[in-house]
Amino acid sequence: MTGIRAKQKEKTRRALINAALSQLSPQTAFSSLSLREVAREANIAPTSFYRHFQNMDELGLTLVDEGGLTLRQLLRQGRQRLADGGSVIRISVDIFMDFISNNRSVFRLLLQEHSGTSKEFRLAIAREIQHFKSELADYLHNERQLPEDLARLQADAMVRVMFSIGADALDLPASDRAELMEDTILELRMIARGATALQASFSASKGSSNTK
Amino acid sequence: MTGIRAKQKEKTRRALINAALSQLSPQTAFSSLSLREVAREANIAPTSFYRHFQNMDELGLTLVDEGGLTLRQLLRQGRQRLADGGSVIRISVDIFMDFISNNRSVFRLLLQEHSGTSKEFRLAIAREIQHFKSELADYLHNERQLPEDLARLQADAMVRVMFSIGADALDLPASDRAELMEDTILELRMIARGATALQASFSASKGSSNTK
DNA sequence: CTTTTTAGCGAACAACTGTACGCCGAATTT
DNA sequence: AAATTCGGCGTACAGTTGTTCGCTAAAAAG
Repeated sequence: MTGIRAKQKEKTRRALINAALSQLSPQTAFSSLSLREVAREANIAPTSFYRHFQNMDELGLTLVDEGGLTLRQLLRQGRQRLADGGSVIRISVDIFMDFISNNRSVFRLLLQEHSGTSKEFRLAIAREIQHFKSELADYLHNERQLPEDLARLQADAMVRVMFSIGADALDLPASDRAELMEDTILELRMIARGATALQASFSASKGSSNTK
Repeated sequence: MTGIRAKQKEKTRRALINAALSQLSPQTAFSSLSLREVAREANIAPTSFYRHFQNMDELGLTLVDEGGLTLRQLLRQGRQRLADGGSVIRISVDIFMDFISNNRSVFRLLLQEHSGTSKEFRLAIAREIQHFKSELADYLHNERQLPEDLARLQADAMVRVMFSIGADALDLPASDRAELMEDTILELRMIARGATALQASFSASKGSSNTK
C-alpha cells in the first residue's frame, strides 16, 4: 500500500508528457512527433510507452485537457480580479496573452490540432473553446443584462477574434505584442458596443409603445 | 517551336497538383502527404517528381497561391454584385461560404498550414489573408467614410470572425450551415455597428465644437 | 543529319517508423 | 514464504520514406 510502484509509474508518465512538450516547437507539430522520439527523450524503451498510453493520440489529448484546465483556472482568477474594478476587456486580454506567452507549445498544439486530421482532437479542442464561450456568454447575460441570444453572439465573436489574434501573437516578438494588444482591445470594444447598439434597435422595433 | 514538350510537361505538372488535391481530406493533411504517394497517384515515378517541383513544399505553395487567387477573383465578383444593391455583409458571407464549399480541400489547407510548421507556408497564407483585410479596409474607408484606423480594425475583426466561422462550417452538414450563416451575419453587423458607434464617440470627444 | 536537351524511369540506399513477442526483476498480494 | 502483478527492456520485422545515380528515348536546336 506504499504505492512506490504507482508513484514511479506516475513519474515516468510525467516524463513522457514533458518529453512530448519539450519536443514541440514552431518547427515541430505534435502530429509529427514520433512515439520513438518521445520515448527516447523520456529515457524509456519505445515499447514501454504502451504501459502508459495506447497511442500518441492519447498522450496528445492529455495535453489538450491539461491546457484547457489551465485556461479555465485563469479565467476564474480573471473574474476575481474583475471584482476590484477595472475594464473587463483589458483584463481578459491581459490574461489571455499571458496564457499564450507562458504556454506557447500548448497553445500551438490547440491551434494546430483544432484544424487537424484527428476528429477526436478537433472535438476535444472545440469543447474547450465552447467552455470559454459559454462562460463569457453567461457573464454578459447575467452581469451585463444582455438578452441571451445577443450575449451568445457577442461571446462567440469575441472568442473567435481573441483566438485568432492569439495565433498571430504567438510568433511575434514581445515588443510588437503591445501594439497588437491595443488593437485587440479596440476590436473587442467594437464588438461590445455593437451588441448593445443592436439590442437597442431590436427592443425599439419590438416594443416602441412600451417605455418601461 | 511546337512546344509539344512544354505542353506535356505542363500536363503532368497539373497531374501532380491534382493528385495532391485529390489526396487531401478531413483525415489527411497536406503536410503528411508523401512525395511517393502523390507521384504514384499522378502515375509517374517518384524520381520524376523533381522535374517539376523541388519539394513537396513547393507544390503546396502553388496550391496556396492558386487558392488565394480564386478567392480574390470571387471578391471582385462580389464587389460587382454589390453595385446592384443589397447588403454588403450578406453578399460577402454568401460568397465566402460558397468558396469554402467549392474548395474544401484548399480551404482546409489554408487553415492547417496557417498554423503549421513551415514558416514559408505561414507567411504565404498570412499574405493572402492580409490581401483580404486590406481590400475590405479600403472599401470601408472609401465607400463608408470610416477613418482609416477604424476601417482597418473593423476589417481585421471581420476577417478574423469570417475565417474562424469558415473553419467551423467546413465540417458541417449543409443543413446546419444556414443557421450558422445567420449568426455570422449578425456578428458581422455587430462589428459594423460597433465601429460606427466608436467613430461617434471619438469625434465627439475630439472636436465637440466642430459640427462640420 | 548531328548534337544537345530533358522528361521520365528503375534500382538502390540508409534512415526511420509502429508494434508484436517474450523475458526479467522488483513491488505487491495472498 | 509463495504466488502474482506489472513497469520496463531488447530483439525483430515489415513497411515507408526522401533522395542519389546513371540510363533511355524522344523532342528541340544546330
